[in-house]
Amino acid sequence: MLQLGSIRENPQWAIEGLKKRNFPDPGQAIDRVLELDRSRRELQTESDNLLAAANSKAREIGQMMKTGDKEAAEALKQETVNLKSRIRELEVQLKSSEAILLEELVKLPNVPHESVPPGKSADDNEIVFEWGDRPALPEGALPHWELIKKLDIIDFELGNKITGAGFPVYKKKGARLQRAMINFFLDEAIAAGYSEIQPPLLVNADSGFGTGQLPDKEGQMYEATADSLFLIPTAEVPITNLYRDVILAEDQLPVKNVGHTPCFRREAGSWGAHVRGLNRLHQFDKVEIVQVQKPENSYRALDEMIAHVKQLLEKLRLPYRILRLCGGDMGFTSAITYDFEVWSSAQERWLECSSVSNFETYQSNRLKLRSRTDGKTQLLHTLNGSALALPRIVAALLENNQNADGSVTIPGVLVPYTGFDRIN
RNA sequence: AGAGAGUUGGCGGAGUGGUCGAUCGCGGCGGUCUUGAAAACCGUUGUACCGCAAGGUACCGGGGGUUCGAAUCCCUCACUCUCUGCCA
Repeated sequence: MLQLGSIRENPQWAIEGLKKRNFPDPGQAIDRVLELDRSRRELQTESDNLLAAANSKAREIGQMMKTGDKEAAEALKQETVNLKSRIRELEVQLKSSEAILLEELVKLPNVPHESVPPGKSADDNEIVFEWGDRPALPEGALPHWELIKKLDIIDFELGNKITGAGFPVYKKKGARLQRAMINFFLDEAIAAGYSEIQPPLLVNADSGFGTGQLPDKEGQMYEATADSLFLIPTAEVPITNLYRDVILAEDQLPVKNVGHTPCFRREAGSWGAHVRGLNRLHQFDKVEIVQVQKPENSYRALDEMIAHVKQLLEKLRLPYRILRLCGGDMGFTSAITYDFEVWSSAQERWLECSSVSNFETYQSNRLKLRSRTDGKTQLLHTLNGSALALPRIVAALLENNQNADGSVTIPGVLVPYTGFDRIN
């Protein structure tokens, strides 16, 4: 969430930021937060003063009891009766005031970075980079959902049977390819200085709040209601929450973690031809990189993460482009997001396969993730990016690399991991 | 899952109703001493909020309660450990 102090110091900054996101009536929202903040502080001042008075009376009574002056003590006790009831009243008011303020604050999305273009939808995103030539496909080339059937490497029917739509079963060379890619991505990240994490796949509500999935977006996650836990929609949630309520020392920074996890997304209401095959699933595998950085270094880290993802796609020889998301298309918690899209040549469309974001202090403010410098604490910046999400890479790879005889060629970098150079 | 014991500051560990944000030890930081280092000695060392400041308030696993006053008593939840059971 946004820092109250920043809003107080520069309300215009917040209003302009929300405008860029097409947030409805930003001026009113900010005014409301500022007003709630002001009244909360008033309540606290009054409450603190009364508590101070009560504390000093209690101390006096303590003294009197010690010296045996029971009468004076009793008299003083009487004096505290009114004070106490007023304190209770204020306590209730203060708590509710804090709760309402938090509720409102949490409704505000992050303020976009100055380089984020304005815009309403995905149509307004900026294409900032493009790499690779779109392959010319052989006669009779197939979309990936036909290929996987023919090659018998991914089975949606079986997934339907044991779970439901969107839960494919990977088989034989399909399973092997998937595992190979995970290992390749992990090894690349480790070589780039990331430290491997295997986090839990279920998280509690506090974690959901910390990274911004909760409140309000619980509908996107599967929930294990009996235990009040959520299946992770991305490794970002557990890996970033590792640092919830943590004050890092200078020498622990920067934090660079990588983790492979399955991701679970309900994706309610998504239907139609564009979600066929591997295009959109309820469960998929992803390798995620996460960084925690000092504010002055976070944009350099963002560039480094982008370079890392670029390099992965280039090693796989997959044509891709990079988009800078516009204010209207960015995620709620992000200050800036670059999406990577891979070219799926049989479908003849771009498929999002990575999203790299800097959240600045938006998450760390919720997480209470800070560092200490010269005795002072400071909120850190959190960043993350997919490196990479598997299914759409698999889809593009199968389509782009299909041969006239119906086989699929495996890119050279993966062969040491797959143990085969062709699926047929 | 059943029975019992716990949860205190970075760590260890006191504290069972009165000035305790918390004795002490270790660790960290600063200093004295030393050519340098170690040892020794002295000092310092949690977080958040309110306040221009002085200062104040809150926090001893979470929440609630009793009391003029709670780390200390009561209720409740969570977690940890030990034993028994079950199990990859």
